[in-house]
Amino acid sequence: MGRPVSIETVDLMCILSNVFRDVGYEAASLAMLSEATGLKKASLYHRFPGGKEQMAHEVLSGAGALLSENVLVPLQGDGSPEERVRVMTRRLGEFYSGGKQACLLNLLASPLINQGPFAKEIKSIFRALIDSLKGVMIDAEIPDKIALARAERAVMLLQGSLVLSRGLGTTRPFKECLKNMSVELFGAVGE
Amino acid sequence: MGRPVSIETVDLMCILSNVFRDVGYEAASLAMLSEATGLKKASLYHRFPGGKEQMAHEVLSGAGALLSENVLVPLQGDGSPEERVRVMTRRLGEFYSGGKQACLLNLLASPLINQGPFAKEIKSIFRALIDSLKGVMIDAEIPDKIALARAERAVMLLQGSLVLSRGLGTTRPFKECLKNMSVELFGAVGE
DNA sequence: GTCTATAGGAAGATAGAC
DNA sequence: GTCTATCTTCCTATAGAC
Repeated sequence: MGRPVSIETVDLMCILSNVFRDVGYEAASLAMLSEATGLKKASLYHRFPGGKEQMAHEVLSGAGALLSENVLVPLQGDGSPEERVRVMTRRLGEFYSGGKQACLLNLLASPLINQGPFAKEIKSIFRALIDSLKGVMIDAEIPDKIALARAERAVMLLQGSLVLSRGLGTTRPFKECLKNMSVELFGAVGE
Repeated sequence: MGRPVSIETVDLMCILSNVFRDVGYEAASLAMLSEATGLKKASLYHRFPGGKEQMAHEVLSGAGALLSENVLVPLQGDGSPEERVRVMTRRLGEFYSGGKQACLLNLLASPLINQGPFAKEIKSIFRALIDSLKGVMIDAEIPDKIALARAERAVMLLQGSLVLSRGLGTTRPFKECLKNMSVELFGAVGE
């Protein structure tokens, strides 16, 4: 065994992320973040001099990287477009804990359009997701314009299913959304 | 002219609603609500002894009533199903200020499923909306099961389009969602 | 790099005058 | 019914010891 180490950065970011996803940005107090991570407030400020906003920024970019790794890369990977989408939906299910967790992109977005400290980063993540979905449809020889429209629709359905799941108090809408994803994208049952 | 009157309850609720929709529930402080309404904090507590939570409850039930009046009733009204949906989409556009304002149902919902003080009311509003959409499709002789699935999908698209509009910084997704609503519901272009 | 302690202010909420 | 003034609690953020 090596020297006793303080909390790993990866774990730390994961815990912070979960707090933000469980209560939202505004309701996530430093006291809460401190208790969840086991680090006192002053220690959090040592790692994140910018306070809560910096934490959320780093959590968000971490989530973007995770999405890229687990969702976007598989979409561009090997296998048929249908297979790639199947991988994606599985990963999305994990990403959102089967629909039990809300989406950071929704939680960190300002209610008012084009506002808030995270607007720029959120936009670029949405753009990347739409672009990857469009790409997999292009590979399936779906015309450019239709591919874009369906990609945007898929993202809307994904986000909407998470909202509706929370609204109805059941993860069913999210799960069905994932199940139908292939049809939504390719216009026919995948396999 | 009658006696000088204090702020009308209708206007008051409208202002409170706008604050909640502009910044979200947690970020809406009593100081903010006080300044927006022109009523001092103590006066707000006189009208809403339960404080911010009661305000949000009343705003939410007001929004539910408004939705019922402006969206659900037209859906059950006269005219062909297609016409009724056209009325609905127009009203939805106004309701969400063309996509510039977020949805209270999303903002007041707890990030965690089945939690928070507004979960019950939010659920019943979503249920009513889905039910009305289903009804108009039944009138269009769409089978029960398909009607339900499409109704839920329409609500997902609506909510998702609002999320995506905020995410991309443009109301275009919301506007296109409304434009496509008829096709989503009836499976063909309405007129 | 983590801690205790605390500053300084904003939060929700109430008392009591008018 | 609205106000001023105030209370208490919680918040973000920092100072400084170890």
